[in-house]
This record gives sequence, structure tokens and C-alpha cells, in this order.
Amino acid sequence: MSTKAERTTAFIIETVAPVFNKHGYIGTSMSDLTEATGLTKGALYGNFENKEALALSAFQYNSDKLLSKLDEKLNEGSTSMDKIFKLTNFYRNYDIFTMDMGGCPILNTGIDAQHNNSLLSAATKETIKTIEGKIALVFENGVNSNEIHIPVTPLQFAKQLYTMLQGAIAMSTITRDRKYLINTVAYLEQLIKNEIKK
Amino acid sequence: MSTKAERTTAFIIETVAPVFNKHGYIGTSMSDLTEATGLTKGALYGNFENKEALALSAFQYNSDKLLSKLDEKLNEGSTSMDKIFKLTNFYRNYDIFTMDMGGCPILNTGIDAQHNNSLLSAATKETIKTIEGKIALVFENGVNSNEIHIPVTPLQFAKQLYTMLQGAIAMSTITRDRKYLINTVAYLEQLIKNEIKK
DNA sequence: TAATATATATACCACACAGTATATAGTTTT
DNA sequence: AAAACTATATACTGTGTGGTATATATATTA
Repeated sequence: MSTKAERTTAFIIETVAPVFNKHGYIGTSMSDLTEATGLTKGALYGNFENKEALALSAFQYNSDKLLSKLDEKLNEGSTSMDKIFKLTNFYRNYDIFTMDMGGCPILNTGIDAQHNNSLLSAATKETIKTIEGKIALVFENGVNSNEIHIPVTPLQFAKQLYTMLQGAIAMSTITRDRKYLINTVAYLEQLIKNEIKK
Repeated sequence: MSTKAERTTAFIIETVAPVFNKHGYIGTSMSDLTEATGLTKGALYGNFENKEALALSAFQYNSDKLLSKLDEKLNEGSTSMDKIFKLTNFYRNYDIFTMDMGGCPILNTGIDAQHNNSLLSAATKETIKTIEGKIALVFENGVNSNEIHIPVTPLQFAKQLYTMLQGAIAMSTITRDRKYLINTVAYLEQLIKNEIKK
């Protein structure tokens, strides 16, 4: 069993993650966090060195949640084609999935941190690289097993796909209109069907 | 000739716009702005009611700069196809164009303001609508003059195109890698050629 | 140029900020 | 249950925040 302290630390991260994700690093104050957790500064500073460490843990928490969901989706399908469609279908409801995180952590943190916090900025880049790698692997396996054919390298194709998905996320986030997600995914699925055919 | 006061107001907006765009609404302090302009609080509050009014003017300034550049590009081409390619080609160097603004104002402000400032958030949505409208008009004219054929409504096609461009902007902004812009535009141009053919 | 109007600088306010030292409460271990 | 340890609460720094009242400097008009 986990110790009380470990559970408190975990509780803080969970509670604090959506607050940071919504309001950004500078936009989140320590008193926002004491209010959200119901704990005092003493408790927060007892479990984390400072605000930055808290923000980093919070981002990592959201990031891991997303990454493991992507793994889940990419393992659901049997063929490479299946896996990709499980993925695109997941992004159809990406806004709902990321709702209790306070939105897309990559987009929010990536943009928020760019000129405000270099550690968070680096962490975001790392997560993107990881996601692109995961998607690329599916394409690579599909190509190697002669299941699919793609016009560029697996990584390049993955980057292209993810860029377009991220565009839909950005647009639906900013305008608060989930049609961008739905329409873009529909468009992409059609595109993949046409491009990927052997 | 413009009065001294008008020129000062304009100077403040110009100077302050990239600061707000980089660091966000909350992330920008009034002392950041006195430092950037070389003026004092008295001067700033003499020309603007408060920080929010300043931020709004600053966003509007960047937004207008972008919108008029888009108009310019969409008027450069003669045919609809030309106009669209002038546009996509402009986005190839979008990062360079937006550099002295401190990045893409729509993305930065749209994400920054979502949970921090409703007026800025609304202004961003408005700018997006305007841009989508401008692009849609080109497609509409192309369809009406029998020059092109598109699989969905002009507005829908414009939204789809802009979403993908915005995805490239987001990715290149977050990763600081302009290849996302270059590759996405190349991909889109190919896509348009194939889709739009009569 | 003198009178008037306007724009900017200075000095200040109350409050919020991140962070800390220390006291107190709670949990483990013996 | 007592002793030792650990986690949390409280009270407090110094500094920075947006905003304002007022004095001073600068334009504009007569």
C-alpha cells in the first residue's frame, strides 16, 4: 500500500493539473492551488519544491494520461489500418476526453510556456516527439508487413497526420466548436483511405 | 497631420503588441509595458483606460496586420486557383511574417485568453471567422465562375484548409521547427490540386 | 508669445504574489 | 502507549501587481 504522503502528493498533482492546464503557468497562483486542493501552502511546499516543480508534475500527469490512452487505442486495432482508424476515431471526441484535464495539455502548455517557462516548453516538445513516434511505428509496421503503402517516410506521414489533428484541436479549442474535430477527422479518414492503399 | 497624442497612442500599441502576444494577458505586467515603451504609467493610463483595453488594442493591431496581408495575397492572384496558391505560399513563411508580432496572434491569444479573458477570447474568434470568410469567398467565386469544383461548400472547404494551416502553425510554434509549415503547405498544395480539379 | 488645454511623470494605495520559518497536528515505528 | 519522525497549518517576509491622485511638463490654440 502507498503511504499517506505518497497519496497526498498524488492527490495534489491530480487536483492541480487541470488548474495549471486551464490558466497557464503564470496565470495560476499558489492560492489558486490551495483553494483547489483544500490544503495550505505548507502542504504544497512540503510536497513540492516550488511552483515550477508542481507545474511540471502536473503537465507530466496530463501528458501520461494522454499517452497511455493513445497506446490503448493503437493496441485496440489488429491491422495497421485498424489502429490508425481507432486513433482518428479517438480524436473525434478528443475535446471530451481532455475536458477534465482542462483542455489539450500539449496545445495549452506548449503555447503558454513558449516565452514563460523553458522547462515546461521542453517537456511539451518531448511529448509531441513521443506521440509522433508512436504513430510512426504503426505506419512502419504496416509498410514492413506489406499491408499499406505511404508516399513518404512513416515518421513524416505521422507528423503530417498529427499536425492536422492538432490543427483541429486548436481550432475547436479557440472557437469552442467541436465541428472542427469531427469534420477534420472525417476528412483525414477519407484521405488516409486514398493515400494508403497498396 | 496627426496630433502628438494620436501618435503616442499608436506608438504604445505598436510597442506593446508583441509583448502581450508573447507573454499573454496575465503574463504581461504594466511595468513590462512601461519598460518596453520607455513611458511611465501615467502615459499609458492617460492613453488607455486599463490593461484590458491595452491588450485588446494590441491584439486588434496584430490581427489587422495579418488580415490586410491576407487581403494583399488574395488579391495578388488573378484566378481563384492563383489566389489560393498565393495564400498557401504566404503561410510557408508565416513564422517569419509573424516574428515581429511575437508569433501567431490568433493561436497565442486564442489559447492564452480562453480561461483568462473573455473579451480577448471573443476578439480571437471574430478574427478567425473573418479569415475563414475571406478564404471562402475565393472558393465561392471560383465555383461560380466555373473555374474550380470543390467537394463541400466553399465555407466548409475554407475552414478545412485553414484548420490544417493552423495545425502547422501550432506545431511549428510549439516545437520551433518551421518544417511543419513547409511540409504542410506542400502537402496542402498537392491536395488542393487534386481535389479542386473540374 | 500668452493663455489654455492636454499629456506625461511622480508618488502613492491596497492587495496579491511566491516563498519561508516555525509551531502544531498526525502518522510510524519501537 | 511512548517516542520519534513526518506532514500540514499558521503567520509572516519582501516584492510586484493594477490602478489612481496630483503635480509638472509639453502641445495646441488664441
